[in-house]
Amino acid sequence: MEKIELLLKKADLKYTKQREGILSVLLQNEKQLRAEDIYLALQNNGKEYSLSTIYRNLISLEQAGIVEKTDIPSHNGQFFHLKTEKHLHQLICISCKDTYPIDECPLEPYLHEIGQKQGFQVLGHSFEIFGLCPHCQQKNSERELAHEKK
Amino acid sequence: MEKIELLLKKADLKYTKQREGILSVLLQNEKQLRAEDIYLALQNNGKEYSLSTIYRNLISLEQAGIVEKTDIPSHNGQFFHLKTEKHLHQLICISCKDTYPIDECPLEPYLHEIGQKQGFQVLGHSFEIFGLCPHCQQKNSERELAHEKK
DNA sequence: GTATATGCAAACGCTTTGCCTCGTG
DNA sequence: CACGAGGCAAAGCGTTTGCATATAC
Repeated sequence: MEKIELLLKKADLKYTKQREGILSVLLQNEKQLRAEDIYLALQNNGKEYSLSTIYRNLISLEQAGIVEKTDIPSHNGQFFHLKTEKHLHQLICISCKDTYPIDECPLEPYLHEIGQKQGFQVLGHSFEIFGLCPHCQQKNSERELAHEKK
Repeated sequence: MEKIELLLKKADLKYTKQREGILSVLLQNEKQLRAEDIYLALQNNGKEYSLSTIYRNLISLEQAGIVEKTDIPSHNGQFFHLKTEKHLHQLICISCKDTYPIDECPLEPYLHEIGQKQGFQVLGHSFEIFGLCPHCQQKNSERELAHEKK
């Protein structure tokens, strides 16, 4: 509750119900969200705010260092999450498109090493794993079973 | 010359002057190119093809495994380059779009581990490093010097 | 009271699509 | 000669912007 107030004060941003809503959605969600996901989540709570407001605030919050923006290759568009929790990477189910965060990055030591070796100034990286989540694995094997019975 | 013919035959795609042009631009360029870059390169050679043709062919070529598509964070849009067998991963310069192959994948052991831990059937992964190549680092520091002198 | 946020609609850039014609195999 | 490929223009999508109004401080 007051956490949001603090975040906004820290960022020198006025407290509005729209920002309160956006941040509370981000706080409740470990996943990467698109602007529209946030818009819909708020709508489901009876809060009808303009999409452009969502976008503008995500930009402000990003500039304030509160929110982080990611481009997820293979999905289009921008994804946002609170910067404090760092789910840098994820498992992505190619069937249901759900994402499962990975809380640590196995690459940190490697990035340094390869950068030095090639004289490259490393600024960022992307890393995703594709596959089937437990749920879709089960659905798949059920479907295969059904096929075999024919 | 005939390399292009072979690539298209392998992919079961008809030989057209448009495809010849697109592939020759990609062959001459180690860089990541946007569809429009290819369009302009061809135009500079007096070859005026429709942008939608470029897009459609890049999609076909990607599906045929000849071309690879990448999203470069902090730039919008899609970037394309020829896919070569051994360049699984790469360093990508966000300034000049040049790419530097990484010959080994540091993730293999990790993929197994994380898949097991989360009950996820791992089918693939993507991994790219973004930053500044040696050349662009130099250009940047020169520009900063010039600014300081003002 | 003043600066900042909001909503709306329109513009945006990049990409995709429909439809009809053209050219390769 | 059939079917895939091309061109053009229009639509699509996610995102941004201009402008007038409303709101926090």
